[in-house]
Amino acid sequence: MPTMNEAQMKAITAGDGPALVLAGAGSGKTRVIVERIVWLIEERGVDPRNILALTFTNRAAAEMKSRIAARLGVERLATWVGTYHSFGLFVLRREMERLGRPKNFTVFDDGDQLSLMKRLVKGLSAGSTKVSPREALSWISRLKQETEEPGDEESLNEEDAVFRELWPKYHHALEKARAVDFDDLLGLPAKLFGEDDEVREKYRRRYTHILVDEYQDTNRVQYLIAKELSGEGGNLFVVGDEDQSIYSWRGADITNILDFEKDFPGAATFRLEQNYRSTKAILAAANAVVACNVERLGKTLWSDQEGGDRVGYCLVADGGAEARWVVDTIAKRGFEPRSTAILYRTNGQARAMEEAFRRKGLAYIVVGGIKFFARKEIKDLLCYLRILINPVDGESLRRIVNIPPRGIGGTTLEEVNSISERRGIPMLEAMREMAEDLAHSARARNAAAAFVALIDTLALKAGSDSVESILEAVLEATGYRDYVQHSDEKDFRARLEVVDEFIASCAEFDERDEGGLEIFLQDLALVSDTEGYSNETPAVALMTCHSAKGLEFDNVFLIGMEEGYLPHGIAAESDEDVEEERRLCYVAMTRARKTLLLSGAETRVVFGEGRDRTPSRFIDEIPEGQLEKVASEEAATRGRARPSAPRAAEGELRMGAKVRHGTFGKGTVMYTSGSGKKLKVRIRFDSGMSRQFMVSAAPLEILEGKRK
DNA sequence: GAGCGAAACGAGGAT
DNA sequence: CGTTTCGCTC
Repeated sequence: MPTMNEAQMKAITAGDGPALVLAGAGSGKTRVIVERIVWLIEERGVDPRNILALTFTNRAAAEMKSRIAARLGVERLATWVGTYHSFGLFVLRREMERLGRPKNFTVFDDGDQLSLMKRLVKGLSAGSTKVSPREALSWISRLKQETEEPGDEESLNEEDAVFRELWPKYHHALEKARAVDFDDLLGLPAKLFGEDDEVREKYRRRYTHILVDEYQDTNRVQYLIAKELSGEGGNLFVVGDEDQSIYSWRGADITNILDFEKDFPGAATFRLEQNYRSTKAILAAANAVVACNVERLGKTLWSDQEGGDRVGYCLVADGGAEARWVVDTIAKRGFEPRSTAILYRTNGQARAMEEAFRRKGLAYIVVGGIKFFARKEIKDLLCYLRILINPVDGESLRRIVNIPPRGIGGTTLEEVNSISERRGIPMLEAMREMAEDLAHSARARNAAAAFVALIDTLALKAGSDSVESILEAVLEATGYRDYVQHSDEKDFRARLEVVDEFIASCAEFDERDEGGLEIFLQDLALVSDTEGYSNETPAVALMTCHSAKGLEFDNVFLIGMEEGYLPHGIAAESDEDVEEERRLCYVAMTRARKTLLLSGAETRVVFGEGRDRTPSRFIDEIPEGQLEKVASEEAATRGRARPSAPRAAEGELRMGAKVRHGTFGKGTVMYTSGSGKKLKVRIRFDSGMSRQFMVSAAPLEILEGKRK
């Protein structure tokens, strides 16, 4: 990849004081941060430990880390490079006691927040307006990210009144469980830096140089953290692109980047408008779309990469046809899987794609979506582990107190809750009292006593052992494996597999980190599922447009170019929201290096029924000369018999082919039987086990041995 | 309190 | 269409 010239790079990276780099898509903005850090260390002699680099995703942090380390030629980097949230957690662990709270707090992820809020909404008085727990959470979260608290002004909106009623209940529950949510990870440190001079000075001395990536995505709290730490005229170096601001729904405040020069007087501003990633054809189309936005500073990216195809657009019959068109095109044009991506607006769109990939026997990987640690089995076990570290975490207790079933149902639990509220003691202690109190039934007392004894026994282990062995003890003492095995006949193997995977990740943590269970649990809340993916993965990547930010691919399919998806239906009403959808479209389009193919369907099954669809307005915004209408083969031969997809798979799944099964791992095809939809294969797995599968139903991925 | 089948309900993006 | 909640019976 061509890069910006030395002189230009020097001008940007060699400097003191605050600086803003407005860097367009594909202009090499990560490199700017890397070079600035290298310059600080090598030319300025800044101690690497005094530098703090903040990103938004772990993936971006990992990439930045390895690039800096490579440039410096060191094995271990002393510079703190990580996400804003992990930095917040890092600060909280050290300073929690200053806030008058113990260190063994629980970090609640979105799932924890949701179940808590569901309960609170249910508990509202009967006359209250019905509100959705999700909306209540985002209302609260928005205020917290803007560092505000609900005021007492008379609100005209009934919903807001309910949200305001939920606010103290929610925070009381968090405090009672000794838990913090995602927003607290930033909000509490920001509060400390703002109010405690001693703490602020300590961190200012420690981090003399601060760098922020994707500055357009920062919210108010993140802005405050950067400002407090960098101090007057401090060394704050931020990089961002207002055209790629796609996280306003998460609290990102675009004025942070727009007002940077005002907030940090004397700031140097640089603009990077040359794109080194995409062809002229792709960039022209993407520019045309984003140029339709009114609210922008207006910068025009250019590329000197001639050649390449015009951007393609294929209008297909329905969702199934779209998926087949994608996989057929990949096969026909010989796109290399590792440098090909399918991007979509909503996670639900992945399903049809996955099916098409499986049928075709093409390797794919879905990035993001349902998180591994959010799966039921993992969540159950996590909640056990949390209680061992933080025995007052009643929210986690609620989840697992009757898993596996041990005779503590809703009625008993409510009784425990009322003891807990009445006496002002944690749930676990309430259960201890219940077990002793003859006023309760013998059945309830015995069940409560057994649970308390179970937790007490496990808690003894939790202090000293490795995470893996504590987890094994939990599995053993609770009989969790038996529970999984007997609770659901159908997919218990896959679920046991999930448990084993979790054990493996605990063991991995034990090897890597000395922190023990407390650290393990707190870190886990910040782990996202997109981290496992890199461009090295030999598979076509399927992900949302949001997840694709920061990545690039030779070939990009942007599917579902229809009103309702992109722009999303929920955003259609406000111009502001449509502009963000347009930026999202721009982000997705500019992921492509060589080929960009768009698609949309005429009809699609939504909510169980077929509906007519309208092509996205963003398609119309691309000048006609820059868009090539392509027809799917299917449309061209419509009416004629189409060779069925399983036949294609049959040819590829011949004897000796190496495959990977979603549950059992790698194996070799021993023989095939049947044909078409009934095609069966017997596979011997590397573990020695052999099994037979229906190709049409099994999660098989062909690794090698495809038809020559 | 547990287990089952029926009914109702719910899909935006994610650190 | 897939998942969660409801409501009944044991």
